[in-house]
Amino acid sequence: MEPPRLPPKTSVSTGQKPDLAAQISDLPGRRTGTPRSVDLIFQRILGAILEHRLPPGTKLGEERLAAVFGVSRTQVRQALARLTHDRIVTLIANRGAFVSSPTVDEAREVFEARRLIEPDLIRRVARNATAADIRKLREHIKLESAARLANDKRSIIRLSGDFHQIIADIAGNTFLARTMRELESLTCLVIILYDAPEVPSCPYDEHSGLIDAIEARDPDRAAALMIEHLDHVEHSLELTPPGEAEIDLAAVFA
Amino acid sequence: MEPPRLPPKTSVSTGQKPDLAAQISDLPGRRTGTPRSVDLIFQRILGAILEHRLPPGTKLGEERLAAVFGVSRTQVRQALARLTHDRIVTLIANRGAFVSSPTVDEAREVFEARRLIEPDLIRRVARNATAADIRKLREHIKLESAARLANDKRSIIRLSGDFHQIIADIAGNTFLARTMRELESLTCLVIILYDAPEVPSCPYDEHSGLIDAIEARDPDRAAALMIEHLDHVEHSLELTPPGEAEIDLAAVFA
DNA sequence: TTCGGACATTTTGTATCCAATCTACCGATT
DNA sequence: AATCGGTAGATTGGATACAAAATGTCCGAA
Repeated sequence: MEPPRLPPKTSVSTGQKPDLAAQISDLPGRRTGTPRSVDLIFQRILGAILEHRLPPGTKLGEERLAAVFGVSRTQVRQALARLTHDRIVTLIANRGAFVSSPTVDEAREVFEARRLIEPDLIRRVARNATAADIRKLREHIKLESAARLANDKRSIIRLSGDFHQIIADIAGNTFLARTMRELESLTCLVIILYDAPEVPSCPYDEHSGLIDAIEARDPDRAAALMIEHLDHVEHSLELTPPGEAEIDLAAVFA
Repeated sequence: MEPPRLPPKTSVSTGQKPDLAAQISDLPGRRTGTPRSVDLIFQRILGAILEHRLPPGTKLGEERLAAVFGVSRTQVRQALARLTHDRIVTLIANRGAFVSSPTVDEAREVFEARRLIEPDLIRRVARNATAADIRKLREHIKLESAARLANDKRSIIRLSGDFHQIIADIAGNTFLARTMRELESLTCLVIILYDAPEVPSCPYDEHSGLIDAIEARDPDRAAALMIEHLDHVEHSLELTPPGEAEIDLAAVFA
């Protein structure tokens, strides 16, 4: 997150000059670190959704969540608004917030966007990653392997997403990193919805192959592997053509 | 404490596919007749910022805005929260909301992201655009030319952004289209902040060249022109090296 | 028995109110 | 005279209270 270290340079109409003092005192103090309970609630709900403890379609009642977190509805509403903005929950007027159920079209769009963005990100990582970055990635892989051994599907999905997020962070473009965070969250929902149960969600460890290419400073190979990896993930899903619900109904009456 | 798990509505479809009824059935039958005054306020403020009637750094007091729009602070706060999420305004704890002042680094990131995304979008447009789409683009160009003739810089910036937005919409990926909307807004702020005054912000009409390439169904040329166009825009800015404030301070103590 | 309508309950949406925090001004002290 | 400390004003952050809307139920009539 960008710290709000951008001080107002010009003020509204009254002749307030740029407040340099605020600019300086704000930089080292970083006192914007207010834990911001709404951020916490946002993270908690998001985590629950990403680990699919809250499956798509679940109604997220404000009062109930407020009681769970021991705060007022105000905080919950703000958190839900942010989740709505990220397309993780959909808000229906006067009816409430629900965990989103991306359509197959939206799922395809998510993968389209990822195939566009992530090869570029990993190219930059392959060019610019430091030894510490690579070490961090290797450390993360260990967690993934452990989760895979334990057959902990929730952790596998979550950690796999985190891996891609780490790459995005290393790439160094904060805007794209944030976009990737949204795409990752949506991908989690898509996997939960459309994963063919028998197929492992993130096959074997193509991730370690990606790290190898990064370590070899081979951007082209890394990008190619990334595309291949994303294709594998997408093809492990059952993205049936849209409008199936209607077809099912028609079949029932046939 | 286990979060509430309400299986929402078991639709009649036997396939127990994800319940997108909540999402879709909302579209045609939605009685959200309320234009959602918070959306309106959001649009109004955003428009004012994009037309740089509210320059970067401007303090956006809640009470004042509430008085302007004749609503309560609640609505304004929600609108500001959404703008904050889009990085158009930055929120400083206990101090209020300010129109964002993107740093030069952030400006470069924005253009990086655009160079990554937009060539792909225009490729798709060149492949799939209908005659109606192309007509819409040509119509838009006329507006741009008119604004350029009238030397109405605000409209030029705004309309130039809209052009790219139209392309993103035609491309057909809603996620990327939304991302482009955010990038466009940020670009507007960047142009306002760093535009070299003598250079026209969006040079001549490279836009019509883009449309020509689209009409010729030449994705490669369209993409190349788009990159060139983005480079022109970026290079027409004075992106001075970062850390100027810190350097100034250091100079003071030297 | 089933369909229709009205009522009651629950939940969301909005405004108002109170507390916490910051800015600015002013006075006191060295 | 300048700087530091304190107090007052203003503004944001959060909670509660109130109004509007929707869902679900119950009763009545055909």
